[in-house]
Amino acid sequence: MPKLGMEPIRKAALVKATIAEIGQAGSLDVTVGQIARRAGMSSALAHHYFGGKEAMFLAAMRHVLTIYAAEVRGALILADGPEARLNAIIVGSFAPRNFRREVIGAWLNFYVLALTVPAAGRLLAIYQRRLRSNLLHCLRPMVGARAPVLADGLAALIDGVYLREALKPGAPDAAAAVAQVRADLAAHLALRT
Amino acid sequence: MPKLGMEPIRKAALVKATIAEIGQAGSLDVTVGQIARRAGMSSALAHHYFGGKEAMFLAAMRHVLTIYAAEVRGALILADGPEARLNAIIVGSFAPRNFRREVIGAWLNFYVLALTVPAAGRLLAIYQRRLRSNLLHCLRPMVGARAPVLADGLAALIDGVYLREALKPGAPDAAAAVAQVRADLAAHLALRT
DNA sequence: TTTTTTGTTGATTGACGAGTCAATAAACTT
DNA sequence: AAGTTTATTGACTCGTCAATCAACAAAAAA
Repeated sequence: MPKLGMEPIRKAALVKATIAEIGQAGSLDVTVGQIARRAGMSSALAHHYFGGKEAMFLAAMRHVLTIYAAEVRGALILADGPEARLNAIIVGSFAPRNFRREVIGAWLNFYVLALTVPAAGRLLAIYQRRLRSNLLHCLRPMVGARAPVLADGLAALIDGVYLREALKPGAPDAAAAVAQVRADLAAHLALRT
Repeated sequence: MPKLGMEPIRKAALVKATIAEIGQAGSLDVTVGQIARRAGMSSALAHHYFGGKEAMFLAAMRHVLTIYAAEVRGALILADGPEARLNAIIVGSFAPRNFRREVIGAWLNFYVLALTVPAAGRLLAIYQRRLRSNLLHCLRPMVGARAPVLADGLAALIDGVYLREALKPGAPDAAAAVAQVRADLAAHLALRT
């Protein structure tokens, strides 16, 4: 009973299932069959729509990154002034939509994927550049010449906090993560010059 | 031509080859055959000595962590006073022996392994606890009650810097990494109480 | 010198998984 | 009504790889 216009629905379901499966397994070693089953279809159909496993992984990664970007962008529009914008970036980075067990696990695995698959590397590079640029933009009027180093530091710290959260058992604690980054930022801002 | 006492030699060669292979491939998806070939023996022999692939991975991980710990410990004995000890930990963390392309790549992959293999998780937890405890010990007399948060932040930052280095193309820059962490630390220390 | 221990490998097994294909069916087009 | 496009899957191919085995070699122990 083929209803038409299934393609976007099935693709979305597969992307979601890919993230969930990778996140839950904690590994890229998930079979197309597993993903397809979770998305409620045959593995053949998954191949039909995506052409291959790698394309599915890339789509999933793109999705995670897109959600993240949207989250930050959404927080940014409401923010007025450098301090508020900086805060928005931090809060957005740990927004509940991204900062969930499965997504964090998938995130870490995508980092590893970027080591092997050039397209994945490019995706990640875009995210990193955007984050850095966002931070820099806020920091420049606040700390001047110290902005670049601070931006790099904050970006690394955010990644590090994600990493630690991925390994820690139990539910992720977004509030603690935000507090951690804020504390670091506060120390730098308290410095004169 | 079986010379006796091969076991430790072959095991060491396999561990080294495992790290190199994972680091170079950027993935845990390396075959026992590849590792064994790099170590100059048959895959059957690798199985003979380690019993299985997972055991080889764990031994490799243990080795990386051991080298790291030795590096930090070595730097610590020469250090006198909290500030110097803190500095030793940072410098030791980015010592050339660990902070090399292949090793960093392997490191990241071991983090992912820890998500799947409980024994790997335990190994990593030990490293994390030790790092935190080392940092805390130095920081307590320097910043008092702020020590715990600062220690967590520094630990996360170090991991984050590693992560970024793993993804960045080109040779790792230990000096820049150290400077990055030091800059963060300096900001926190400049704060009164 | 016979036996045991240690070292070593080529060949094989057995499982699993990505990707393809042929076939079926329901919708849309002409 | 005939033809085309879209949806869908079970079955199959083909390759890969971890793990095992049987066999051989040499040193050490008996």
